[in-house]
Amino acid sequence: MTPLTLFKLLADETRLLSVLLIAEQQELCVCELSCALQQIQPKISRHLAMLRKASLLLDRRQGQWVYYRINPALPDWAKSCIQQTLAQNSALLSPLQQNLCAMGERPQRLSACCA
Amino acid sequence: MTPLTLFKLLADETRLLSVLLIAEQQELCVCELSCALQQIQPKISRHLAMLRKASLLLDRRQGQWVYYRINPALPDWAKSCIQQTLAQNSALLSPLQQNLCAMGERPQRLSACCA
DNA sequence: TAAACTTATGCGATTATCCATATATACTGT
DNA sequence: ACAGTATATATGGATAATCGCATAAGTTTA
Repeated sequence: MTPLTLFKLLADETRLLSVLLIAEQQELCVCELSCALQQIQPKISRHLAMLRKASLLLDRRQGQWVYYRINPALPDWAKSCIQQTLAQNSALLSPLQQNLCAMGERPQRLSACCA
Repeated sequence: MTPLTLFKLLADETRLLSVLLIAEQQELCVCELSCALQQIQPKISRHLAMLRKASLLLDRRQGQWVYYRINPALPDWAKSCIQQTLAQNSALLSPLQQNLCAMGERPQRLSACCA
């Protein structure tokens, strides 16, 4: 993961918001992200695939759902960029969190509700 | 400065290397960057203009030269992204630093030589 | 003011990126 | 096996980003 690679990945609004929301929620599936960001599923899926292929995200299938999470093996500077951006731009995520809360029938594995 | 704006700015190799090298050297002029990155002057100038218009860089004219530096008023998360990336990717800059050292006739204001 | 130097910008062409639609693949329950 | 749901991908077209070149603009020195 080079700096240029990371910044190119974060230079798209869909990918950036997905990464930040996943970083904050630990793990999200495609349909949750689709609802939170109010974007159609193929668009979300394609961007997640880019993030996965670059090893920024890891995925895990559980039943019908595929959950994405931040790759804990990311270099420290990359994790730091994501965390610092998240910590000091929480206002960006609040509408997405509200969409998540308003989503009926979220897959059950989720115990923690949105903040 | 939104996160998306910052990451779009850093998502180009010329801009990224310029920002990192300026962050490390405090201040550099166009011709120094042009030499360090081995890119023609209009290309460097155009990218610096983008960074300046977004308030990521500040410029200062001294004689014929225009010196660019990181805007100290950047939000903390943005400064942190740049600093962390710089601190843990020094190998990216070494060839550029060598080019800088090999550059004859650098404008005089520079006291510190390249590391 | 003329020449040399540094920096900035206008322009057309190329390239990269992103999108929506349609469709394929994978899993679950009946 | 079939229907329903979730996810992934292929395709072609639209948009945006970047480039090199030419040239303009600003500064210094003669």
